[in-house]
Amino acid sequence: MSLRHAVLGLLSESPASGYDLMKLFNVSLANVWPATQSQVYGELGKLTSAGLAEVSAHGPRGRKEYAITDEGLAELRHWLAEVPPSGPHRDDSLLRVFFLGVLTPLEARTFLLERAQETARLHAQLRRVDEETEWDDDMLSVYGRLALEYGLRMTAAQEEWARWAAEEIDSAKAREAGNRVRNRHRKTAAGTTGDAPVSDPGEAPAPKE
Amino acid sequence: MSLRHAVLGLLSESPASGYDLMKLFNVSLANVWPATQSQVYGELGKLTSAGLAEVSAHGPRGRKEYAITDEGLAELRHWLAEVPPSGPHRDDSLLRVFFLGVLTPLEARTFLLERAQETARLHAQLRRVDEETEWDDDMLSVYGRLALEYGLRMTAAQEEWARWAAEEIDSAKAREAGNRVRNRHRKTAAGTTGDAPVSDPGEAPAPKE
DNA sequence: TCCCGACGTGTCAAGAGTGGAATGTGGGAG
DNA sequence: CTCCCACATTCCACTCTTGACACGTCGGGA
Repeated sequence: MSLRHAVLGLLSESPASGYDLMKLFNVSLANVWPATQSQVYGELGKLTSAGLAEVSAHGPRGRKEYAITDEGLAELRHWLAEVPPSGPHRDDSLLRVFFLGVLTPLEARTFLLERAQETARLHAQLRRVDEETEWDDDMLSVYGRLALEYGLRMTAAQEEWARWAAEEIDSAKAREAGNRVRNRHRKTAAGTTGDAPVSDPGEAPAPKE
Repeated sequence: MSLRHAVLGLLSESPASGYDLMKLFNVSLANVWPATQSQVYGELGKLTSAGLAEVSAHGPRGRKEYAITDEGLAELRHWLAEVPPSGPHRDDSLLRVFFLGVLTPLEARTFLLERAQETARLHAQLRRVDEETEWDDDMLSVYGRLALEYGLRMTAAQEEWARWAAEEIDSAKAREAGNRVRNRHRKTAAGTTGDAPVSDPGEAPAPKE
């Protein structure tokens, strides 16, 4: 339900056409809230119907420039200040981590190290943006820099985690090898370790909204 | 497209009914890949049609227990090892950061500190899970612990960032106040500093995949 | 005995999001 | 002057996700 607010937010900075908005999405929100043409134009229509935006000017090729209305600005403010952000969402990469057990430890390790490299690449890219931008004291600079710093910290933490996790697999493998040896030695006792129905959930107990 | 793989992953550990899977989703994948009944049952149907899973047993109340097939396991492995994870996704909270400029600095600061508290809460919760769980050396424990540690690190970094950002707003506000004073003092010179059309996009230039 | 709560399956409508394609106009490079 | 590209909008068909609703059955406690 937040595409609406992304559009309102961009309109709050300056009026724009659907085409303009697409460009803005691609350069500024691409990593945070990607959107497609169909979505943006559709949303502009809905926004206009709802009275949150209006056509403020007509241009050359059927261009319609949209501007945010007072009502729209109020909605944006309300969303920002009073609507609680939704919790953590789907994470493709993390989902894989849960099932890494179906791969060999070596493959799992490779996967994690690839993740680390990928995140490092992203981190470096953000660093470049940070360095190449002149940061003013105006609103956009202050908050844009905040968002960038967020990306910087998250990618750094992710890379560290991935490297740590790769090592962790190595040591688990080592430990298990040790166990195997130990088990072989007491093989006479109760068969295999028993198929205790592996039921450990392993991850956070659904915060239940 | 990954719900399919989440289901396959769970089935790879042990056969289960749709009902069982729902429980598994709620306790183990809730924070990583939430799913609803309709989705799970629907996916089981598709999986069966596609030959990636099959009904392995019938139980009391029309219960159908599904098991992963060799083909399904191959698909799961392929996904894990060879399909590149998709990049960063939509982030509600971060989107707001971009538009924090429409609020007063005070409101923005409050928003960030609330975020910090919320993340801290989540972090503490994960810590509890970590402490209350006995970690073995089996697959599930090793990889579950990896995922948990990921959550731990991300929430910690997020909280730190939010607190840092709140302070940052304070100092920007202070700097701006300073500028205002300075401007007032050289008001005799070339009028106001001029309304240079604030156009800095502010954030990362779409990595383009 | 009866009835409730857990088990268990299924369908539907509506809203997001994806990806592509059709259509047309205006201005500037050559 | 012409042609091409950037500008600009709109529609479509599809999948994914959400949230409800509808249905039926087994087991055990009052």
